[in-house]
Amino acid sequence: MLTDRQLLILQVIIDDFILTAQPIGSRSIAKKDAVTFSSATIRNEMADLEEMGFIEKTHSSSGRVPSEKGYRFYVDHLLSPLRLTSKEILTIREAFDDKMMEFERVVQKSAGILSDLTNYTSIVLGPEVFETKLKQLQIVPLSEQSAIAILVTDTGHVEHRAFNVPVEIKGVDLEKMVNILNSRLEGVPLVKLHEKLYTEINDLLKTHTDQHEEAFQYLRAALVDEHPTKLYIGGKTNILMQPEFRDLEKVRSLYATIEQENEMADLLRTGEDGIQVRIGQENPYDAMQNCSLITASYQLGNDQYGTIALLGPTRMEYNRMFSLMNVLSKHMTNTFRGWY
Amino acid sequence: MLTDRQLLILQVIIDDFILTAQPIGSRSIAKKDAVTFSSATIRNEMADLEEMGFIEKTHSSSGRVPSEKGYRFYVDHLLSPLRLTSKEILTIREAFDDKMMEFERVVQKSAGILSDLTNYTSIVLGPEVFETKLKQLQIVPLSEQSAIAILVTDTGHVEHRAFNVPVEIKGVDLEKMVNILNSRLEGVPLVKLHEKLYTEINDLLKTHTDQHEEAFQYLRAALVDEHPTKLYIGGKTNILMQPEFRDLEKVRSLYATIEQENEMADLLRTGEDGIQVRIGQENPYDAMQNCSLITASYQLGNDQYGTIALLGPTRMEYNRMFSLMNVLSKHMTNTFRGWY
DNA sequence: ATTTAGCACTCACCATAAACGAGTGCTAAC
DNA sequence: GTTAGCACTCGTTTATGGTGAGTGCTAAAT
Repeated sequence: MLTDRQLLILQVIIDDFILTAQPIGSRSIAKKDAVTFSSATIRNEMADLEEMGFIEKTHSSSGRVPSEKGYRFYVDHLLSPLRLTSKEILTIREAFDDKMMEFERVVQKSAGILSDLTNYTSIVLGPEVFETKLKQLQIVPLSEQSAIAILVTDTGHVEHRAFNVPVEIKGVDLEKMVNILNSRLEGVPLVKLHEKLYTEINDLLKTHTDQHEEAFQYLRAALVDEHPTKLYIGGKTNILMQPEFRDLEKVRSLYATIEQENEMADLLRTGEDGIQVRIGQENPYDAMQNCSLITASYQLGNDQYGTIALLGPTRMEYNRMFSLMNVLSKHMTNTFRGWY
Repeated sequence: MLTDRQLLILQVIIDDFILTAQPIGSRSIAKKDAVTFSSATIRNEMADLEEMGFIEKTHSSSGRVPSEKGYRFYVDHLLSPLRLTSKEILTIREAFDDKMMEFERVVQKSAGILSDLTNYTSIVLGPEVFETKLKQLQIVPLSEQSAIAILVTDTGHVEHRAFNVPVEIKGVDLEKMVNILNSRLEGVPLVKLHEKLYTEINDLLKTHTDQHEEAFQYLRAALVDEHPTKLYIGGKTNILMQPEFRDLEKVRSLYATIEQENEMADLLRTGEDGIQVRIGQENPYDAMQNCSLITASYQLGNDQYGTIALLGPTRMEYNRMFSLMNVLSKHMTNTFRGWY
């Protein structure tokens, strides 16, 4: 177990290092007001802390730097909640002031704010789009041979897809079919759409002529495509400003990792409720060795959850990040509350 | 005027420099097969070329580097058309193989291909969205208090906007109103929508009760919002791989410039037909001093034009870029042909 | 039994200097 | 007009020594 003095020293080291990104020496610790003992004592304690694995040296005669274990301990036990500045609070409040009604807009804006306020990179994951249900289907004919299928979900999400209309098919037929589909498919989860379409197709074919089949094929192709889980990334280039990413090779490999949308989505999805931190090696990807990933969940409607995440160097202002993400995810949840 | 020998030397210098990013010395030129004269002769010629402003030294005893004037001359007179590799052609063809019906998709994909094939940053500007005309307006009620307004243009572009429905307004009324609006507004250019709505509103108010006004206000707010000219950027981080952008400060300021969507859109819009190059100082922004911007136009329908652009260091493989953008813009135009 | 002062030692960092070499310009010979 | 030869320039690399922030250890002080 750590003594109070060791806790204090560890805290000072990490707080300082987060601020300066420089190894912390015993003398600079001794200068702090809260520290009443001498640098020699601190050196002894630091040697112990190092032995226990909380801090490291960059070379044999350097100051100390937090290890990942140190950060982990810091996040778990030493984190003093930080009050946001009124400016920060104001920024967030203002952003949510003007009534945004679309999910995309809210998420986009949230990602933007988060990356702006933190100078890190923010990633927001929407809720499982598969869970959402079809609200309405619409076809807008553009010309004789082309039309747009528009799909609206109960969450207000809109997808659209243009498709070719075979010449044999008349607009009226198309309209009729859309009406039938709408009456049968409203409330069907998107993930079941494909299956449902296949079972319904039989009914349709029975009651209508065969030319419907072809139109149906087109429609199906247009609708059942992919519904990718979208990632919203903000402040991608903020990473460049972090001194730990001077090495362009690191930046490049990190970008490559982030851009694998599916992998990143999986990574974010695993989060439970509340705020989660993954530090350095706790992240599954090599490129994220020097990074910490903070995730928080927000609620959309009654039973859908999305994730908002922040990616930065392990040397992060954890307490500020926690407060910010806390406030922001609450704002998001609030905004979404009562939408559906 | 330049002699043949000077032309040859200039060509070799620029070709080589584009490849290596290193200053070119007289000896390395003399080693080329096409060069029959000695390094001393080359030195004399280079002194002349420098005096004429086509090449520069980085310091008094360094090899030569193309000046902007040199690049300009190269692009205007020395560009040997390059045949694309079959791999490149294949990549492009495959991308356009699967039938894409949406403008966004095509543009997105084109930007992606271009940046992948070139390792530069691609920017695609859509045609003036203001020119497009309203095709149809649709309202999809989500709940008692909310609905989504969907706007479809004659180019197949879809925009949507959620809005609150005041409780006093019934769904039927809303529907009626949409019908009226649709009958009056089909074919109206988006840019005129705002104005038109104001003139039409009187008619509506005359023939209907006052509760329509409120709904109308909401609808108007939902529809007439901004229709920003969207920029599609691909391979933004490719810039990092160029040796001339080792300096992070430059990268940052370049990013800042690119992200000013309106300014960039204006920059791209000025292009005439065909392929245009702006080299270094010819670009209006400081951050683009070391950059070249190649723009090509594509056609959308009969009278609308968009721009596809490539941003890289002045030291660009111009001939390959020309070929690529030529092929790509043709593919885009082809894809769009007959859509509208 | 802690704590602390003192000291030798380490090592990154920073200048300064020397050696190197790729390149030039100029001159004189071809 | 062309080219070989050579002195000269200057960025780059390597070597060298000094500086200072930092450590660990020991012995004295509390």
